Amino acid sequence: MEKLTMDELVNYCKQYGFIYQGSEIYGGLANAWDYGPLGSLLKQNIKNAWWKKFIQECSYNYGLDSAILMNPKVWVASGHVASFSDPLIDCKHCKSRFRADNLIADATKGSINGDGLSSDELVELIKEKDIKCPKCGNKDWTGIRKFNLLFETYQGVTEDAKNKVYLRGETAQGIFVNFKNVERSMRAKIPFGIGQYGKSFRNEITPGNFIFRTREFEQMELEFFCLPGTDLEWFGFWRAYCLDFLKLLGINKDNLRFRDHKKEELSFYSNATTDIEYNFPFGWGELWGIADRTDYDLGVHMESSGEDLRVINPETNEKYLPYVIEPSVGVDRLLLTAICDAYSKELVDDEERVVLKIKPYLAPIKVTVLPLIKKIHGEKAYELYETLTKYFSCSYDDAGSIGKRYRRSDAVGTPWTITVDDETLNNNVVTIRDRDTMKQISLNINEIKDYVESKIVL
RNA sequence: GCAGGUGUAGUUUAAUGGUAGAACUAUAGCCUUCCAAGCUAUUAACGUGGGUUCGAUUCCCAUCACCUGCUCCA
Repeated sequence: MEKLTMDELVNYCKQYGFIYQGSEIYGGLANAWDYGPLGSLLKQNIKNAWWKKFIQECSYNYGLDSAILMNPKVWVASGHVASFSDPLIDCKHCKSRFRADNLIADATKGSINGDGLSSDELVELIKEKDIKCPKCGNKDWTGIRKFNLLFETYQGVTEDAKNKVYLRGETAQGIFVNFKNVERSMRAKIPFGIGQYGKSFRNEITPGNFIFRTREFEQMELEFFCLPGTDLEWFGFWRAYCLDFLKLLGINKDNLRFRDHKKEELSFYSNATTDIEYNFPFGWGELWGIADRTDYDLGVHMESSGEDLRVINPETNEKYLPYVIEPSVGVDRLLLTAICDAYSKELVDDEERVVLKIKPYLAPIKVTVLPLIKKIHGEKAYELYETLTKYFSCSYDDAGSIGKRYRRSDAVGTPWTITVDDETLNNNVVTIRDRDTMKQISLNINEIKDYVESKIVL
């Protein structure tokens, strides 16, 4: 099969009810996408899979669901308000845009680090060092514009600065501020983790690539707290755990790779960072970031809030601040990955068959029930459909030829189609067909539930 | 945000300064006993707002959205 293009993917997602453009009837809103009936099911399945593997089945970890709106001091302390904005500068001549701090670092071959300087200082430095545009060689710069990546809103009815709050830029901060709560209430002992999924918001300068980068997105983040010194060990553990999880979801390992950040690329507080990347139609892109953040986050919140966030080491009776390992993945990106990886086309008798070969656990619809002949088997089939919906998501389809209904079911990744025929009316036996192999077997009507349920366990 | 490109039914597309034709899909019915069969009927489009014009889907302007780069990141 030739490589899937983004256009084809977007079209597929729309056609089959996975993803629509946001506010479409009003001409859309930049980079807003809505999940349709099948997309929302798939998304929910992905979140459930994560929760199952990272919280439910992992005795170290606890779940959380923290608020999107937080005390603004949280974001000041975390550094998001100050540095979560990029100082951008444009060349007036060739219209290229650069990050001012990177521009200085490049021009001075790294001898001057622009980090932490104010806009004025950066402009001054660019003038002083006589820095030219790397593209066209001119020195005709605009001023620096900062784009704060945090969305702002106001709590209360008046729009004044006192009531300004931010929509969270990541879910992680909700975990850090609840670290002590969870430790106490769950009697949690280091090492332990706290995970949650939920919406985050960032005013990205350049979103794009469908749902790969959007301004409103959903993350699944785990903050795993451990004894300093054991952090690199745990980092390796979670690095492998995340990859195993992706394989469990059926993602082809040839489309996955690790990208370890080099020393100079690391944040000043990080001991190690790895990205798991996926080979999207538009190229390799980051899917999962796994970072050793040391005690940076708890440290800044301890200092800023004045609350003692340290824990006691039972062996030495000394207080210390745990280190944290953060595996953080975007739900939307994982969904995009799952669809890209499962989407396939094959020829059956010279006819193209679109099949979403997705793991049954993730499949939006588990079973489609079909009457072989609507008039004869329709009633019995609908009855069966209604019974099965009590256990898993099903659909019922009686429109068109049987082959057409198989194809429709294949295209949305439904693993099994169940056909009700005369055998069912007479002997309670149905034909169950497998999406991938197109093979059929006969099954007693009472065995369907167990058959399907045994195969949709993750 | 900047530069370039694109915009006609759900999708793919045709034609045109006098408001649009098709294919696939979809819906309803007939037929049909297991892999997109056939027949009948039906729904459905010029992204939005201005301007020029007697008249604009077509020409002009603006805007919105998408795509490709710059950049960034979960």
